[in-house]
Amino acid sequence: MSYWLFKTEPDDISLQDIEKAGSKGLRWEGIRNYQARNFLRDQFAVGDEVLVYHSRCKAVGVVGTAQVVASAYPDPAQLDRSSRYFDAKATLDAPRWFCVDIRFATRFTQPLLLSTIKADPQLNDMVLVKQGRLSVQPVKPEEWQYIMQRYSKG
DNA sequence: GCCAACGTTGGC
DNA sequence: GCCAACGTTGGC
Repeated sequence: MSYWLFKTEPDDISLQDIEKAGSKGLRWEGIRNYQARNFLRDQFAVGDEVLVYHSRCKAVGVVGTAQVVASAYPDPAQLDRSSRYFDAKATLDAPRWFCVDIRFATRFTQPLLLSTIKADPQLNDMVLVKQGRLSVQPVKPEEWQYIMQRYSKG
């Protein structure tokens, strides 16, 4: 049982889109970074919990949580020529990229802003702060618990 | 939309 | 296998 953070641009996929997908969940596709891929492929398990973080928008920060409902499988988009996530170097036998399915769990009463995370000594050691460009990243259990307690209810 | 930071590619 | 050029991420 692990904790994670997913970045997403809400103009593309938002927490609301995850919520709309319902209990069957939403495929988290299009991850095209090796470090993120390795986390997905090697460490994700059904039941893991995910902070959903909105990037490149007005209110940058964590807006809610989701839960993993399917562990890693090859991302079908890598073989789909019509997809923006198509990868000519990937094959059915040797897939390069993996995805998981998640479903909506909770929405924070107000977003936990990046500026707040950076200003909070309990959180400013998060991977999010340390390593700028990583769209799938681990969250420490103590960070998760602190965020839920301190920030999820506004 | 700008641009700094950083991951990836490819020539050598 | 180095590293310059290139492309992308993501805060602002």
